Amino acid sequence: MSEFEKQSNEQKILVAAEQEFLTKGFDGARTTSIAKAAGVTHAMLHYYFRTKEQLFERILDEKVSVMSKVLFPAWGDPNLPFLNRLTMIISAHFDFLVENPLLPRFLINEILSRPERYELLQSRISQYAGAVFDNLQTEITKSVEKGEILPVDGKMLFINVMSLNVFTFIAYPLLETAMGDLMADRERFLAIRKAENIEVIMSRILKR
Amino acid sequence: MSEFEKQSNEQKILVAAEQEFLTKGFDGARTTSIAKAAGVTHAMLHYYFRTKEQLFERILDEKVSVMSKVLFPAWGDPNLPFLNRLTMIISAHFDFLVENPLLPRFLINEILSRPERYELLQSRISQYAGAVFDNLQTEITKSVEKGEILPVDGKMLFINVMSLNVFTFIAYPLLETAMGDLMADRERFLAIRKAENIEVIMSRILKR
DNA sequence: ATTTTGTTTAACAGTCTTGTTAAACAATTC
DNA sequence: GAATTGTTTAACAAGACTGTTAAACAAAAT
Repeated sequence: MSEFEKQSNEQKILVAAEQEFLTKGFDGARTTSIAKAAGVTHAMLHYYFRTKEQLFERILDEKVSVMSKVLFPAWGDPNLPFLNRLTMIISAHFDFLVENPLLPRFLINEILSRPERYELLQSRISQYAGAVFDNLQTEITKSVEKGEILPVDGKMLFINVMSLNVFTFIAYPLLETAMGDLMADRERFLAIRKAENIEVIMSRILKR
Repeated sequence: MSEFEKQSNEQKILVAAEQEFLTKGFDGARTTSIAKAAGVTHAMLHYYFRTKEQLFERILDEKVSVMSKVLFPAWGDPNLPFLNRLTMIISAHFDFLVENPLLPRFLINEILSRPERYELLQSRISQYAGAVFDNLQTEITKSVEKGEILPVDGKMLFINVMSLNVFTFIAYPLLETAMGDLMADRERFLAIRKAENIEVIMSRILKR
């Protein structure tokens, strides 16, 4: 048994599991369905991952990790002007969501539905979160002092950005249903949304 | 058997089902669990509602209906100035979510997870949606002509409002985890959020 | 009082789903 | 090449869950 094929089976299961869990959630996912999609018997799936729960946690953990790894570094170069940095992180966050459109709904659902999973998130973000918020507030204060922007609470600004960026993807199919014409061209719609989100945030903080 | 108690059983099942479906979703919900919470045997549940699917659809339908009924009228008095009307609908929408905090996640999940349910939403909103968007755009145009606001696309503005209001409730427990202190007092946090959302929308459209 | 109608219970059937196991098989090591 | 280790298959066990049914029971109608 070659090393390639050994990995390949595990990999095929992981790929199929990711698809299944992201689209159907833990409760909706079926290990038999995952095994079938991966082209292995369902006994194989249990051989590699023991239980559905363990397989799920592997996926969830990877996804939380991906999110943290991509988003915290996106906070960008501390030497750039605040407004540039802010624009860049909104943009980076939005682009990340374009590449991972199913992720927000998955994380919100699967973490919220089981309070015991809160700590997974807590442990992954609390190390960064405090520092990020502190840094954000410091930057805001400095920028306010320079007379560039209005005083705002960093956490509120953060929630604003998250709301605008994330909602687009969580509700995408609903929006498509409600306003078909506007969204006929996905690429175009997303480009407009991204620009709009940046515009909204800038309007909120720029001096009038 | 009195009319009261007859209704009471059906009612108890509906109340328990609403709780179960809203917190766990269709896949996570268990008819035995609903029956237990309602204090009836699970055969009773099937006697009244035949299948889990039918019971679920009763709840889903009622929730979609509640949302439509509350939100479209909230569009308010056409004689008021546009900015007042807009403020009022953002506020009414937010207040509605305070009373129904589980609803957005439920609707997004359960409708999105089964494309065959799109048409339920479609049929419920399409009759209003077109008219609402037309009216909104007309009002915007008039207000722009009066020199009150900047020109914006009505649908984009609509998405902005939805994003800001809905996200707060979809992600509430996650936000609590990430920024505990700010959210210690729920009432206070929600009041601040509501004001912030109105402020964000106003900043976006008011002339500078 | 008897029949009819509607409600409730308890037991059960059938299916789906997760997880296990024994045995076959392949690869690697000694 | 024999033994050991790891992989795969097929069959099965156990339980959970939905949904059914027959019979008991209660209420209302005749």
